[in-house]
This record gives sequence, structure tokens and C-alpha cells, in this order.
Amino acid sequence: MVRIHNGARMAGLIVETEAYLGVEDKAAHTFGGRRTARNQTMWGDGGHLYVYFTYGMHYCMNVVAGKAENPIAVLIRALEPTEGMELMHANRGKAKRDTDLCSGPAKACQALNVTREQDGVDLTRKQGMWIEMTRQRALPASRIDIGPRVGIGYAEDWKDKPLRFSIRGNPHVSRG
DNA sequence: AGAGTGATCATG
DNA sequence: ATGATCACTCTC
Repeated sequence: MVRIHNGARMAGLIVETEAYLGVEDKAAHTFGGRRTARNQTMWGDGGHLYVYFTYGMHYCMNVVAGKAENPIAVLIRALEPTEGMELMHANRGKAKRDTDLCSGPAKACQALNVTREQDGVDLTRKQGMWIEMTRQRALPASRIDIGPRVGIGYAEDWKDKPLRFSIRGNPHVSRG
């Protein structure tokens, strides 16, 4: 994931995600067909960034993954910083080590200076923020941990579904 | 384990 | 208009 802010480039490898599956997923903002000012980006075409504000102080970002009217999104829960760590430290303030920079969904947004201003950004254009392929080979399934999502204990029969994905042993994965 | 913090959303 | 909630983080 690449972010240009004030002319400087920051980047990180996506190491942890969660899937939010449209109108039937009780943990998704679009559950039951809810369509609000906040979540309207989720209802649009995939390839755009959905950013929401929560707990009075935190932003979290998602990659919209469905076609229009199919509100599926992938929450970016953690990044392994690869470029611009100095700027990330400045943005985060309290972080002591590199593993504190982006090891959580709101931390990653704070490090990359992502707010509601970035909601709806087209990630297929290399402007402001986008996603690039790495030169690394795809990881084998054996290197991916799969488990229940974090912080959605209210979601009844959806709370234990295996929709959280992370790279096994990567120190930048959130504690959750 | 508890506080911090305010937008958001369903209710009426 | 009101009140409960919240896809979290930090500090104790």
C-alpha cells in the first residue's frame, strides 16, 4: 500500500486483513442493506478506499472489493512499513518501535495520515494513495493464519467465521 | 481492566 | 432530539 502525503512517499506491505461480506454479514456496516452517508463508498465499485471514523478518535480503512451494489470490503488491519518510516513515526508520535507504527487498523491510518478525506479515493490511479504489486512471489496458504475477526463479539452467528487473515509470525500483525 | 472521545444510527 | 453504540488504542 502506497501513500503520498505532502510530497513524501510512505509504503507498507499488507500483512493482516479482515473480510466484510455485504448485506448478510452481521458485523458489516452494510448489514441488512443499510445505506448511509458514512458507508456509501462500500456500495460503489471495487477498487476504492472506504474510510470510517469510530470511537470518537480513530479512522480505519478498507478496500472495496465488490462491484457496485455489492458492498463487500476488506479491512486493512496491519502493514509492515517498508518506506517512509520516519514520517510514519512523526505522524504516530507515541510509537516507540517500527512494530508499533501500523500494527492495527487505526494505527495504520494514523501513520499514513488517512482520514475521511481519503474516503472514496480510486486506488487504481497512482494519486495520493494506491496499491502496488510487490516483486515477491505469492505466499503459500501454509504461511497464512486464518481466524475469527477482532472486535465484533456482537455479530452472533457471524462472530466466529474465519474471515481474518494474517501472515504467520509477522511481527507487524496486530494483537487483536 | 478502564478511560478517552464524538460521529453515527435507530428510535420516537 | 436523544441515547446507546462503536470493525480502537493507550496506560495502568
